[in-house]
Parts: sequence; C-alpha cells; structure tokens
Amino acid sequence: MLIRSLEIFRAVVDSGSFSAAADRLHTVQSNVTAHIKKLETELGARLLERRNPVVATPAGRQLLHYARRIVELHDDALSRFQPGGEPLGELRLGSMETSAAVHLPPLLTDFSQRWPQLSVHLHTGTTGELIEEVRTGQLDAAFVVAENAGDDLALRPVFHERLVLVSGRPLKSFPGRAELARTPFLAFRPGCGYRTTIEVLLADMKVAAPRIHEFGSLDAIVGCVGAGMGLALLPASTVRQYRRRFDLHTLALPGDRGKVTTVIATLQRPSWSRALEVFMEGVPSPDRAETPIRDAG
Amino acid sequence: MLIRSLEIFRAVVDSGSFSAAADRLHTVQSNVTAHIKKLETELGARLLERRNPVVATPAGRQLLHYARRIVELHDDALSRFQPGGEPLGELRLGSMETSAAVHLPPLLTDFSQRWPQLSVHLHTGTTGELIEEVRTGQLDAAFVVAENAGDDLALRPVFHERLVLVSGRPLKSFPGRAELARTPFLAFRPGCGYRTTIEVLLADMKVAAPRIHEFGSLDAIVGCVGAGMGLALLPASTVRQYRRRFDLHTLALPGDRGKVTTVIATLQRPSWSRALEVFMEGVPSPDRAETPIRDAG
DNA sequence: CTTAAAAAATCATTTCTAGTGATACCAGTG
DNA sequence: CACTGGTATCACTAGAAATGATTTTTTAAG
Repeated sequence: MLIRSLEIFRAVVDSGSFSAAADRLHTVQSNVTAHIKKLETELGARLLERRNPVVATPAGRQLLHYARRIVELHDDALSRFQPGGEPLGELRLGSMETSAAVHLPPLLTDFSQRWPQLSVHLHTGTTGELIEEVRTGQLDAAFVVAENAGDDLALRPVFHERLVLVSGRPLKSFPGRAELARTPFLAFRPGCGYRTTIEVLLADMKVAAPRIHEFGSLDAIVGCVGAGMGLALLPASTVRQYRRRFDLHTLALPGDRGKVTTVIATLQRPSWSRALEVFMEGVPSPDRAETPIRDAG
Repeated sequence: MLIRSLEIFRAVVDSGSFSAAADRLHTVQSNVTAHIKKLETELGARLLERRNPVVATPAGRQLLHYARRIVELHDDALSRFQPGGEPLGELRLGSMETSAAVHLPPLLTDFSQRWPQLSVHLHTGTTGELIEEVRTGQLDAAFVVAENAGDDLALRPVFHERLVLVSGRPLKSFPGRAELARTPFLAFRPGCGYRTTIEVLLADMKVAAPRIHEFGSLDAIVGCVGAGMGLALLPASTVRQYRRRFDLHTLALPGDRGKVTTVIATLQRPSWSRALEVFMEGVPSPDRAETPIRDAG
C-alpha cells in the first residue's frame, strides 16, 4: 500500500469523481483508476461505488479513516523538513457564502502568501453541512454560525457580525407583523446559520406563515432583493460589499437581535494537522468593538 | 516518501544496524542503504549516524516519531481487511529474562498460533531499560517489576511471584547478617526490578557492604549459584525450571518480603495498535492465589 | 426508447525505481 | 598487519507508476 494511493483515494472521495481527483493531483484519470483498483485487489474489497458522484462503500469508509490520518501525518512529517519548518500539503476549509465573500479573502490571501507550500481548498455550504464535514474529517475547519456543536468539535469565535434587514426600497422603520407576512424573505436553504436567525425572528414576532424563498447563491439573493423581490437578512459587512453593484437599503434589527458571531469549527486540538495549526495561529481574534453600521436609507 | 521506506527506517533504528534491519525485513542490505539514502535526500537532512550501533540524528528522531505512527496505522488498516479482521504487522515486546524463561513461552506460543499474521519481537532488558523503551515507542509493551512509572504509562498486573533465596548448598534457616555480609549475591545489572529487591532487603537487614556480582544472563547466574559461588534472589517459578539442570536449594523470604508483582507496561490505551490491542485481550488476569512454593532443601 | 455527454475502464507504451548480488570501502581489534 | 563486521557503490532486472489514446459504461435529456 502506497501513501500515494491513499492520497489519491482520499482525493476521489473528497471530490466525488476519478477525473476530478486526477486534475487536483496533476495526473491522469487512468492512473487514478489504476491506483484505486490496486488498493481494491490488495485489500480484497470494493472501496468505491462508481456512481455520480462516486461514493465510498462501507469498506471504503473504513479505509478512508486511515488514509486521512496517514496522508496528514505524511504531510506533517515533510513539513518538519522544509526550510523553516514550513507546513506543506493542503488545508481544507469550509465557509458560508457570506463569510467567503467578505471576511475570508484578506485572511486567505495573507495566509497563502505566508505559507507558499500549502494549497488551500475552500468549499461553501450551510452551517449544518459544514459542521458535518468537519466531523467526518472532510474539512479541517469551517467558518459557521453556531453556538454549540457537540463535544467532539471545538468552536472559536472569529468575527462579530450584525445582521441587517436588506431591501431594494428605502426602509423608514422596521416593518410590522402584517407587512412581514406579505413580503417574501430570500434566504439560503435550511441548515444555514443566518436562515435560522430569520426563522427565529419571524417566529418571535409571531408572523403567521412567512414566505421564504430559497436561493442557492448569495449573488442571486442580493440581486433579487435589489430588484425589489423581497427582504433578506444579511451581515452588514456583506451588504456593504454589494452596495456598488446594487441599490440596497438596510435597517438594523431592534436591540441585540442582529448580533451573530461567526466561529471556526474544528475537531478538538490534539488531532490538528500542522497546516491547521499554523492557520489557527494566524487567525485574528474578533474585535470586541463591532463593525460600525451606517443605516443608509 | 514510501511507507516501505519508513518501515525500513524504523527497523534500522530499532535494530541498530543496516544489515540487521535487512535480515529482519527479508531484504538485502544494499536495499536498506538505498531507502535510507533516498529519505535523506528527499528530506534534505542526515537521519542516521553510521556508527556501531547506528543511531538516529536529531532530525532522524523527529522522523522516527512519524514513521512509527504511519507504519502502525498502515498495519492496522491492513488488519481490517484480513479475513476475520485479523491483526497484522509486528508486536514488539520486552521482558526481563526471568519472565522470558518461565511465563512468556506459553503466553507467546498461544498468541502466535491465535494470530498467525503477527510477528512477535521479544527483547530482554532490565525494568528500567524496558520502561524507557516503551516510553519512546521502541516497544509496544514490556513485562517488568514496577509499581509506578509516570502518567504516560499504564501498568497492568499479570503475574504474582514469590522471590526465594537460592543457593547451591542446602539452606537450613535464613542466613544472619554476618553470613550475608560474607556471601556474595549474584544479580543482574542495576535497573533490574529483582536486583532492587535484593538491595532493599540487604539494606533493611543492615548488612554493611554486601558484595553483589553483576551477571548479564540468567543462565550464568543460576549456573554460578549452583556451583556454590554465592546466593541469588529469584522467582520461585524460575528456579523450579532450572532444578533439572542444577542442584539448587531454595528458602522463602520471611513474611511478605518476597512478594513481587510483574506488570505489563504500555503507553496509555488510546494509542494502542491493533496488534497490542488483541495481545492485551489475550493476557490472563493474575491468579489471586499465589503459586505454591515447595521449600525444597 | 434513443441519443448525446460525461465519466470510468481498458490497453499499449514509456519511464522509473525497488530490489538484487557482487564488490569496494571503512572502521575497530587482536 | 590482516581480520571481522559493518556500510557504500554499482550494474542489472523485473515490475509498477504514469501517460495518452480508445472503448465501454453510466447518466441525464430529448
């Protein structure tokens, strides 16, 4: 069994396809097939279901567990011998689209310059999906909105955010219950931390049957809100970014309602890879003072 | 970096020589040299000092840490896919010579039949040496006489023993202080659990300047005691084994003096290899009732 | 049911490289 | 000094990883 085979195996499972894995590892698809096949005959078990996407069999999941740990140890070992002990390998991050658009770019730019030997993979998804991917080891860390996620995960605050009500038309005062019942909300699919906030908010205001449209992308939401389709609840910083492209109007939520904290979810520390270790060192602590909000009309 | 290279590297460090490692791994010395050389150029650091015995450089020790873990994970992964989930790889045990001669043979015979895919390495040494080798990961487990060994190690009782005074001539009653001061004791080098017992015993009896001869092997000790060179303090079960070959006379120690408990020292459980896991399952609990002693004259 | 597109398997070929055995080299030791 | 017990070097071979072209299979759409 070669480390290389395990690396390829992991890439196939993570990317869901033989050819995608081949691209990521800068080799050819037939080579990926050969490695997987060799593993399968060596272990005497089918490891992958050739579907679309490719999925690990029960036996495959068992191997995956070892593959991840071995490949990670291998990367860490190599890291130790790089000039300056530079970490090496890949860092697999997850993030909600909102964080991805606003907070992550500076962080990741800085990070990838500081550690040129690390390749960063960023995957977006909802809080629920990401947490699960961290738990299974598919991701090293994920930026999510959550307050607790079980004992096996560690959550570290990174950004304090303020959610604001976003509309395509000027907002004079906070809409009443009746108006909220009429106006649709545009949000991500269930499992997104922000969406949860919307639902809680509407429930608290006793809005009977709120209409919530589900969109798969942040751009779509912002575009449609700008076009007057409805309201959205988004981080102030995100909205600010879109101001140049769309005519957006925001209104702070009453009281502390809008306060959310983005955290980094990881497995408990002892199992961190060198890559994750240095990443976490480089992540700044959240400013106590919140980002000031201009309630532009 | 190949798992195979790490396996070879580990074997060289553990065996202290390129050629010995080659033998153990059923390959040739030039191949060992090639693998080590490749690792060294790949990592850009000298890993081994070519002395006699070969010893790891600081860089080598760093790699060793990873090598051990990766090879162990590899073996465990393969184990999962063996028919019946049989563990596979090697189990590295340490033991004092006395245990090795008496208690281990049945245990190991049984074990090696039960798990035909595991190769057992048994290395003898003193309690102190063995404990240290378990701590550094050179051994998976060691049979020693100790009561505590630090938080990082786990100790599990396996045999209750009784040390007896052994002589080449009939012993009527327990020798007095004066006689003990005249008669030399034959013992292992410092660090052996039994030797410690002798020293404590003599100190308690206020024997002024006891003469203790150091011998490197159990056979030598027993042989010389049989020839009347002096006294020894050995487990009753060990002496029993030698009765056929030598004319030995034993006497129990007064009170509870002679009671010793052999324990298995391992690292704390979470880091056990599959091989160690099944070994520990198969080790019987110590009989509460002690092995009966015939005080043959 | 048919078809087109995407993905995985197969295959012939090339390029490396792990493993081998013979030999050269380099201590220490009597 | 030669001898012993080790490591390095070398030429060679068998086997395997990687490649690119091609065929087969799967999936989704018409």
